[in-house]
Amino acid sequence: MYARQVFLTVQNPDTFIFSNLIKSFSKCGYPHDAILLYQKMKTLGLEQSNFTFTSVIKACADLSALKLGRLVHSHAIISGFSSDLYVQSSLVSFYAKSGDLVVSREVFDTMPDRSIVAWNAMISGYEQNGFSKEAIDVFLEMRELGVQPDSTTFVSVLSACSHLGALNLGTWVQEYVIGNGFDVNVILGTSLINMFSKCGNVGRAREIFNGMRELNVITWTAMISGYGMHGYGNQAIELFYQMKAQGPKPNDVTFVAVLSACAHAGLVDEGRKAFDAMKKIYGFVPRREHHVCMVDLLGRAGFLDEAFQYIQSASGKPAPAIWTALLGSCKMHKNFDLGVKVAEHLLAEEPENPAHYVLLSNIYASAGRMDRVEMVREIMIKKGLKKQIGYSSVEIDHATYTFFMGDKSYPETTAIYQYLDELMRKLKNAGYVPEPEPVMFALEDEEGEFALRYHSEKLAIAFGLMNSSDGTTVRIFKNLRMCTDCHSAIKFISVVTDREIIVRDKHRFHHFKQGVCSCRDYW
DNA sequence: TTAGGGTTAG
Repeated sequence: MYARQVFLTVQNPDTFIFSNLIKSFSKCGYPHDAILLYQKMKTLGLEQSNFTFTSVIKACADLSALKLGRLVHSHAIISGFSSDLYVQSSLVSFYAKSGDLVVSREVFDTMPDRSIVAWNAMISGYEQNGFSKEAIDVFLEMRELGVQPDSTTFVSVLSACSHLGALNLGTWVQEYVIGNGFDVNVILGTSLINMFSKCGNVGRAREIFNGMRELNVITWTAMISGYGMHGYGNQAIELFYQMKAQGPKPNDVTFVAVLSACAHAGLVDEGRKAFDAMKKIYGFVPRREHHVCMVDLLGRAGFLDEAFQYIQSASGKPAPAIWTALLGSCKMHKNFDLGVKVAEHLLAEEPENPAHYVLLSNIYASAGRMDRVEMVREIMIKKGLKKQIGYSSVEIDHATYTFFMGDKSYPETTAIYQYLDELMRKLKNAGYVPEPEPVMFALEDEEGEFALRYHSEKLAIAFGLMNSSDGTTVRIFKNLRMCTDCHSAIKFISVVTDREIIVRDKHRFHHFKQGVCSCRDYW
């Protein structure tokens, strides 16, 4: 690095030069060098400035070096810079990036003056640690205090909307951005694309994509990924070809998006082609994500043996995620023998993951081996493992309503259940037959249907239908995957109510319209 | 000279 060489020639470097160099290292992705230089500065007995601290704290943030950062924080206090606006902002960001949100918030709360950067650091801090709701709460607090957001604020807020499926807030952000004459730069534009895709409106995402004056590899990848998660494999591939012809060079993440799009749409040949091109033409070494996609691509399409061979031929020990992908395919194709074999690998690797037991149990049940179902259940009880609790949510106006299975916590409970019972009657008249998913805890038939009827997504849909006008689309967000019965029931619901219903489950979107799902039952 | 932002599998 040029700066380093220049530095070495300088006699008696002072605080200004040190700070500048630390900043350069920190900015250019050499956090270790920045920290070494800071330590050198201390041994030389040079004074630090607020410029020194912001840069070195940023370097600690980049490394998530919590202990070291705490030490630097204490130096800043001793040197009297702990109430400096810039230093405090960098500390808010540092603690959040190192996973200590409590201290991050403490620093934020004690700031007498908060710049927009400090607000943004707090919002993105929550968001990047998975606290999307809290991120939005801080944003709302900021609005209440009359602080003007900038484009960085919106990027984090949009990211939170994507995670929560909060389409209404996301749409408000877009309107605000346009209405207030914000420049939609490439980062903000990409965030909008991502938000609309992940909130179920991929068409709107494409409109933004088309309207952007600058598109980089991340923008293209976000759009391809958007098509993929909606099951629009052909559009994803088409865009990928367009990217190759006139866009930036794809990166390895682009290939994850392409392969996943192919897997979800059953485009096996296209997927194989892309995977070969990735290795041979673009020179990327496949990572775990690519392997998972390939196993998923082959497995979903029914090439289970080939998928198994693929895993065995790959170098090194396969990651649990790769076995999980194959196990999912075994369940989908009801391949009992292979499923058990795969589950053995998986349970040896991750004996405490309840999802694996549930999947294995379902495979046993679909093969009619209820004795084995019982055995798996006993293991789970012995190990104290519990199924992850499923929930579904629906946005009505600007509020989000979340439902659990058999949820009776709402004041409208009686009406919701009456509406749902009536709906189920109509469904049955239209030809719907409940198909109990082989569930973990063997239930009697009637009980089984009872439980199915009140799955969280059905409650959320009922509530959504009751509280929206005819002809509008109902959007549901579910934290787990749908069961086959709900999938079938929602197809019928789209017919008898003449509504479009969009469900985002753990992995992808399902668009139900006139009795058909966009996934073509390939999921 | 300082602090804050976008894409990825199951």
